[in-house]
Parts: sequence; structure tokens; C-alpha cells
Amino acid sequence: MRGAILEAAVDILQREGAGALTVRSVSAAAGCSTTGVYTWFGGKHGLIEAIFVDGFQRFGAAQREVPRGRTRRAGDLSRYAHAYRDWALANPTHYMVMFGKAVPDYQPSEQALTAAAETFEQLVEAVREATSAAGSTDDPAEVAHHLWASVHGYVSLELAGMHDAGASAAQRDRRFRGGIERIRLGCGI
Amino acid sequence: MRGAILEAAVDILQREGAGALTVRSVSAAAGCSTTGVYTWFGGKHGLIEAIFVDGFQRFGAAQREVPRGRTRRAGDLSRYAHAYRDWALANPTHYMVMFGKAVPDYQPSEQALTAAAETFEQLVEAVREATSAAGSTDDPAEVAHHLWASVHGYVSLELAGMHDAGASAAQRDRRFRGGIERIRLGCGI
DNA sequence: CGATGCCACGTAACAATGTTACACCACCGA
DNA sequence: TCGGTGGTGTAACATTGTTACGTGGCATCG
Repeated sequence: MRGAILEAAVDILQREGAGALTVRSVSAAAGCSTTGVYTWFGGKHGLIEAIFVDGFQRFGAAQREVPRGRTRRAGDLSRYAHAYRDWALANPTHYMVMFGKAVPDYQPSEQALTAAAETFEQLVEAVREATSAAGSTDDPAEVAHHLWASVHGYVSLELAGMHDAGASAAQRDRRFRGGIERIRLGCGI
Repeated sequence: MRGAILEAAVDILQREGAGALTVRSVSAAAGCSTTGVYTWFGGKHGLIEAIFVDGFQRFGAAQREVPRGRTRRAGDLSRYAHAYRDWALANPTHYMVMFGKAVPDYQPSEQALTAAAETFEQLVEAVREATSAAGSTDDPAEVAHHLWASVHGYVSLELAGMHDAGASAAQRDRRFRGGIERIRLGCGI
């Protein structure tokens, strides 16, 4: 039952948005009564938390599926960036629950943030190999945080619609590719 | 009356968060009935839109108050970045309404996004001077978007609590300063 | 085998919220 | 003076999160 509720909740979130994610709609889609959400998740807050953690697990799984070169080289990181953006664009509402306060008054618990941090650790590990291969002395965790923040910034602005009005998908793709280059090499000023 | 309602709404948003921003609470704080929100803003949606536009106006004003050097040099941009972060940390809920989908089912209208774009134009102008001073041939709009996205990414992750658990304010400040350097010079891999 | 307790579940209710219908009243032009 | 227009308040409605209470099935134990 717990799995069915969570699955229904994620499905509604993806298809109809955060505003349609109500206890009644979820329980109806899961085939139970509203009380089911309370017995299994303690309330809507707990359900959102489960969605949050589930999102980072799916997100981390998508990152792990990024094909790796024989030896980790700098260019490989652009594949992570594209995989990051692809997942976010494919799951925009889910992404916004994880990063954008899409649900008012929801604050992830310490455990939930720890689950998120585990996903981040994957990136740190990849960066660690890349920095050592590139002979850099930078702290991998700081570099990883920088990559995460920069890519998240691009994705977040894109999801918020903060683009030139009417930018096509191809234009957005090109802008993101240029962004990856600037993340790697600096902005030139 | 319209100004009183908007002022009350922003005040509640800042002090109690997006979850406490209800039509009744706003109208009570503004000293009118719930109908007032409908006569002046057409509903909660219109009120949020007004808050959105108001936020970008305040945000743009804060950016314009950044002291400028005699000639715009590259280093000046770090002052913009710090002003950006300072405003966001001082107005976290307002910032999240503008960028983070803090209110479910709210999608900024074309006009609202245009108002946001005007604030962005200020940054483009500043970048234009800096790129020409630095002899760069990059498109200022692309560089400005890159700066915006990168700084927004740092700020957004910080507001979302995506940090090492228990990072102090000083540690967060230092991380952001390092981030600005990496934005300018690249991440090293 | 029968009794007992526990746990999942549903029904129904409650408070809060966004929204709307309707009446009221001040003001203004004819 | 009269009619109308527009801002205002009251009250109601549908929806949402939440909880109290009753029910039934299932395991455990005498």
C-alpha cells in the first residue's frame, strides 16, 4: 500500500503539478481512503518527504547511468551536466520539489538532506578522479559544489522560464552547451 | 487600498512565509475584507503576480545601488554577485516566489516575465562594459546569463539548505567567495 | 478451537482557504 | 432629486489537510 501511494503521488506530481497533489487525489489514485496517507506517511508532510527522497534516489540512479570513459577525463563531466539537465527537464515538478520549495511550508528533515547529500557524494567522487587526472590541487568537494550550483542555476532558470521570450529548444540546448564551456573555462571577464 | 494590500502581502510573506500568505490574512493585515483582494488584484493569482513584479523591482533597485568603480572592471562584477546574494538571503521567501515556484500553480505571465527581463538588462549592460574593457569578444548577453545562472545556483542551493550539515555563516560566505573566483576563472578541470 | 488485542482501513466531521453571489452605500452626472 | 457606477462587507460554497471514531481482519495466546 505504501508503494502504491508513493507511486500515485509521483505520478500526479509529474502529470498535474504540485497544486494537484492533494491527499484526496493521491489516495483516490492509489485506491484507498485519505487515512491511508496518514497511516503510511503520517500526513502530507511525510508524503512530500518521501517524494523528496525518492526523487534524489531516481536522480542519483540517472547519474550513475552516465557512460564513463576508460579513464575519467575532464570532458566526461559535461556528460554529467547533460544528464543532470535531461533528468530535470524530464521531471520538472519533481525537481522543483527537491530544489525549489514547490510545496509551501515543507522543509526537508535532516535525514532527507542526508539522502540528498549521498547523491552529491557521487559527484564528488567523479570530480576527485577528474581533478587528480588534471593535476589540480583544488578541493574536490568545493569543485563539485561549484559544478552542482552552476548547472543547477542554468536548469533552474530554464525551468522558471527565465529565458529570452520564445527561445526554441535548440536555442536552449545551445545556450546550455555554451554554459558548460564557461563553467569549465571561466566567463572571460 | 491597492498599495496597502500589496504591502501587507509582502510583509506577511517575509515574516511568516509563503504558507501563511492567505487571502484572509492579507486582507486582515491591510484592514479590509477578503473581497478587497479580488477588486484590486482579481484574486490570489493576481496578488502573487504583483508580488513577483514588486520583487524584481526591489531586486533591480538593490542592484543599481551597487557602487561602481570609475571604470567598469572585471572585479566590479563580484560586487554585483555579493549584492545579489545579500538581497536573496535578506528576502528568502520573496526570492523563492520569484525563482523557486514557492506558490503552487502560479506561472508568471508574459508581462511579469518582461518586468523580470528588464532587471536582467541591467546586468547585461554592466557585462557589456566589462567585456569591452577586458577585450573579450563574447556575447554580453550570454555572459550575463552565465553569471546570473551561476550566482543564482549558489544562492538557490544555499536557500534550499543543500550544504554540508551545520555549515556556519562564515563558511558559507567563504564558499561563495570561492565560487565567484571559479565563475570568473573556471573550475580547473 | 476460541478469545483478545492490534493494526490497517473507511466514514464522517472539523477548521481553514480560495472564490463568488448579493446587498449596501458613497459619490457623481443628468 | 434621481439613477447608476463602483468599492465594500457579509455570508455562503467547494476544496483541502486533519482527526475522532467505529469496523474488520489477522496474528497471538490460553
